[in-house]
Amino acid sequence: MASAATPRADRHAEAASTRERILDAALAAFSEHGFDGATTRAIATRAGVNLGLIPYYFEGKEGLWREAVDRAFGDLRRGLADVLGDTSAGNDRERAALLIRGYVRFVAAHPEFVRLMHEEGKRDSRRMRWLVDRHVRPLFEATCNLIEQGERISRLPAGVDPLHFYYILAGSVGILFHQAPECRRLTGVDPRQDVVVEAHADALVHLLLGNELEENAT
Amino acid sequence: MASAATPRADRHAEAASTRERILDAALAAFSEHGFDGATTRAIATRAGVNLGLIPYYFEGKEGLWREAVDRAFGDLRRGLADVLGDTSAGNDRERAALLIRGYVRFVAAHPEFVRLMHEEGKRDSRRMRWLVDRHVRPLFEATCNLIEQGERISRLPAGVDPLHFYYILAGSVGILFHQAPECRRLTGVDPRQDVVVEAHADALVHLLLGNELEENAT
DNA sequence: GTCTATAATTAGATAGAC
DNA sequence: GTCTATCTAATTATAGAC
Repeated sequence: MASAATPRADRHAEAASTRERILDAALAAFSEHGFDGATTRAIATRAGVNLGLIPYYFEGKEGLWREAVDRAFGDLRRGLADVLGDTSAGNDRERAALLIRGYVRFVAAHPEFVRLMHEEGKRDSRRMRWLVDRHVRPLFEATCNLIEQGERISRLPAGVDPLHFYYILAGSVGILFHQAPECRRLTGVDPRQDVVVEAHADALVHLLLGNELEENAT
Repeated sequence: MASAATPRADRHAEAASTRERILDAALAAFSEHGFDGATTRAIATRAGVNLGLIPYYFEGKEGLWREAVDRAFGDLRRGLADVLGDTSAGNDRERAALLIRGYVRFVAAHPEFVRLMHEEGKRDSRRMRWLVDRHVRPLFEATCNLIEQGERISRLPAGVDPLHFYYILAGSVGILFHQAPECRRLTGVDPRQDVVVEAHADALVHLLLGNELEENAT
């Protein structure tokens, strides 16, 4: 935007804000339309900046995509930080329930996260390998640790490969919000409403952890 | 392909097979790359036919997409016909378990089905509305009927909006196979192997229906 | 650092020969 | 019915002015 008339040295601040606005627009566009469906023109327009600034700042479309993904995972870490750091909860089951609820609320507030993941995970590609190696594997391993710790309290029989639990959790939480526009047309209900989000979290906690009374029923 | 030299009237058969080959290639391409990512050139090449035959037979790319989706839902109906028609199973729980297993096996064998659905359901578009109105709503309503019938036997508390169960089922079954390439890189395991498919079905039946001993525990 | 203007590529669609 | 050749539009990337 304004550059020639600025006093001298909040050029840095302006450039940073330009960069951020491009990243915001890119994250929205990539998650909604996929990598191929999102155009750099639409991203530049949405960010209110010139098309040429995208290769200038990000070394092309794919570099922009990588930084947008980094940002999405940063959002996830920030969004789960408080619920992960909270050790005040009573027993194991309550902590697990808190974690599930926290993830449901995060995805409801950030459907773009799960849309990015599902867009890339469905085919083998350079982007998929980068995404798995850089972001998904650490997330998967952390989740597996939690699953093994929680095996006594979850309703999943012990000894089952944690990948099943991981994908059941990812899918059953994510798809409702991934498919929010479909759900709206299908049912008339916007799944991102608070009441729906909480009902989904309730249903999942019930299914995955059982109710309080039957703890360790399996 | 051969056309001038053919005797006279298996032109119909040839044309039908050309049409079918294009549809096969289109279903694979659309599900793997999405509508924007799939190119008509790639589809024509994969089908071994000329590019011009796509607008000729299908009135353009979007018409081709619609017929490919029709075919995918035809596959679903055929794939579930036997398990839906089977009334020989003993009790309600066993029939529900059979249905869940049948759907898991279908998606494992036809990941393109769930990829098409997830590609379009994530944003509002003409294609999404067509898909929901023509195919998803009937499927949703049939599923809701089964859910209400099965409410006594499922582990979901009664009175919860069936949309939660529908999306939990769709997501927890679908994502493992939707993300098969990711899963392979992440875990080294191909989720489409028989043992993995059956383990996933086992885990889901256990979580959604409970084990036999605690039937109606809720 | 941001813009305008444009190059180079690729997309889907079509005209016309056979 | 199927092919070759081509058209128009839209894509990403870049050169160069300011």
